[in-house]
Amino acid sequence: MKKDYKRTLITTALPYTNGPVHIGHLAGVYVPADIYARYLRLAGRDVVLIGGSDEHGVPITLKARAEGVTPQDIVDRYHKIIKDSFEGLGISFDIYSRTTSDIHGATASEFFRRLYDNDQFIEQSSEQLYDPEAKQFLADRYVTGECPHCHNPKAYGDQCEACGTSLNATDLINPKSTISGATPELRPTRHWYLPLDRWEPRLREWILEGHKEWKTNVYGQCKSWLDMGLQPRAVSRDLSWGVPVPVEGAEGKVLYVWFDAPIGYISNTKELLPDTWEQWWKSDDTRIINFIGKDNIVFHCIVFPAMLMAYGDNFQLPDNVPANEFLNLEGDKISTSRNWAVWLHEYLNDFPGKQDTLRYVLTANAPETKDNDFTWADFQARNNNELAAILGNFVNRVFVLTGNYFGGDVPAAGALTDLDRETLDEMVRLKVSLTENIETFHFREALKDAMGYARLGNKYLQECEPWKLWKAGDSERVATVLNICLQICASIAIATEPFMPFSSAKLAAALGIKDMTWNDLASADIIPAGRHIEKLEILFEKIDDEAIKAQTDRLEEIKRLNAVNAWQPAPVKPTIEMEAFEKLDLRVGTVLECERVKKANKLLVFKIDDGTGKPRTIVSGIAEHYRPEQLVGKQVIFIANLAPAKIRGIESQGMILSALNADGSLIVSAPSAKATPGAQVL
RNA sequence: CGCGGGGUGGAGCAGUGGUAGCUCGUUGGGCUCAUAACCCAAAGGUCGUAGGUUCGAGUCCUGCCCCCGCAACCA
Repeated sequence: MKKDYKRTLITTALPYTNGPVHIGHLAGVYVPADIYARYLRLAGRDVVLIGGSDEHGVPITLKARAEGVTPQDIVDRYHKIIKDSFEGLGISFDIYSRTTSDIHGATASEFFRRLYDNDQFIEQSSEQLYDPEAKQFLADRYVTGECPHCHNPKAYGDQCEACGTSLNATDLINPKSTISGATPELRPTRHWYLPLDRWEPRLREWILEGHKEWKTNVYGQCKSWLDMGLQPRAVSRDLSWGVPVPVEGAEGKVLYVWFDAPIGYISNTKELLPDTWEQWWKSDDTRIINFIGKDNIVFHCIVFPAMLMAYGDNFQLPDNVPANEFLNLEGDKISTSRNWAVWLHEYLNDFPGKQDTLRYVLTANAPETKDNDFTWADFQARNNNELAAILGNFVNRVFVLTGNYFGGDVPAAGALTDLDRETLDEMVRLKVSLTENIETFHFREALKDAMGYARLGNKYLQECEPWKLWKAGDSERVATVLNICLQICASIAIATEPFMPFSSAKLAAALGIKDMTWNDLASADIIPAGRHIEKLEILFEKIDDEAIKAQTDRLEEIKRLNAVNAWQPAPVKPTIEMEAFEKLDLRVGTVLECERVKKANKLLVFKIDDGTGKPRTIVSGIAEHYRPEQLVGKQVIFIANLAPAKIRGIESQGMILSALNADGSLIVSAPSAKATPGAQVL
């Protein structure tokens, strides 16, 4: 583990270009990878951070079809949004490329061809469902039909969600393609499979024996897969969108995306470093780290390593795969299709200049050991109570004091007291802890250590009370205290750089620090006495309630829209005979009085003119949708011969008819023009 | 019984056998240089649940409940 590596190659899961990136992607992969890469650079180590878009696969072709554009149009659109927004957040990719690049096509193609030529694949023919209208083979997920077990008519080709049985698409009764609605037919097709089972002993030894230090979620999942026994996996698909299978007679077949995408790490490195890329992949003194989300564990720990083993040529396996769990948003899981997400490009637009706040919140609450929840209230609290109050405020105090007492010139430190020495020692302890935490991928703890410098500074300042010393005329002591405070500020600039590069840069510039290095962290002489420091703008503005409310309102609106979109008319009840209907007596009535029922939040009590001359009392559960005064004088349709019922002690003599809308709102029924009270509705 | 991860003070999280911690919030006090920020102190937990092992269990074992992920290409 403590092997002396010469260089570190960091990869980040390739985001799929059927939508923009959201906070879940960031918290799980890109922010931690960026923290790690920035730290290594500061520590003077050789490092590259590799990223890129994953642009092939069925979902993109479907989205293109739905919008009437080409798949290339789709990926061009999202690649740009994703690339720009990563840049906006300061994710320091050395390269952010894409799997539609020529160099990737050539690399993936060559990779496949070498495995093919070395007999690393098994070739198998099978019958698969084919959609004759869409002219493509269908993955199981894209077929629906009747479940052979429970006869749920909407079972998917892989599983029936009603009875939980897992299915094959060919088991379904009356199968339909979800793409075109056509009835699929069975057609023979031929594919190449990577026999993972061949690599099982080596994988077992490499992971289970060699990497016990991996995170428990990663190690556990790998162990589970290995213990279950590995199966060959198809590496090709019948599809037109992707890297063509480079074999004679394989027209209309492309590399399966999971085979295609990880090779993107290699091709992107090649694009970045055309001459030296091989030493980043094939040299023993290279260390490879894959940052991914928990859904990608088996691909990166089992499948991709098996591919690299099959390729040979001394390709290095990852040294660690620090997979994170998932981030939820306001209690619900993030979903691209349901638009339940905070999109990075929108965030950058809504909160200009606040990249570091998002980076901070996502790191402080990173789902390192279990799924966590992002809430806007927490976002605001962390910005206002931690970044602004503790970090920003400390730095500001020091700059103001230095300006007030020394005209902005860094004072020289005199003799040190015990407290000074303890404080300087504590800075070193923080550095040790911070370094250890970053190197073991405990970024949440590491961030706490970095913030520890600001906490330490506030405490030190409070205990020294230089404002009192100044009044007492002890300017020499004030000079020492402020010198130490300024050194703490310098350490803050260094310690926070991996986490909050924008603020760190502002602070470093104001302190006149040119080349920050991790080595300088916790030093007592980063800033020389006599240097004039510039005024510092406020590092972290408070975020007010309105900005937060705008975000939560937006989410509520999305929730409402989702409910509307998901709405389907209730199934029609079984047919009844005419005589059954004739038993029902529907009438028009005019609302004479209407008021709320006390101690009930849903009930209104009505007095209705039903033409008899004697008002009829009806209780109706619509108080959440109407205010009583809205209904007085209006006409409604009610059931006149319903058996009376006591509701909250009031006898209700009938029932007012209402329509229930998709969004849960309610509309009371009424005749389209004035009708005679008591008129029958037929 | 498919497999993996998780369920710890009001909120978010650490903690794998030996007096239950951290950040925020809350309450009380202090300070006034500062973005009404900062500092100190206190209150608050039968560690999902029921059993078991042990001198001793949040930590090990067994059953059950709940949440998330994987197999369904969604970090």
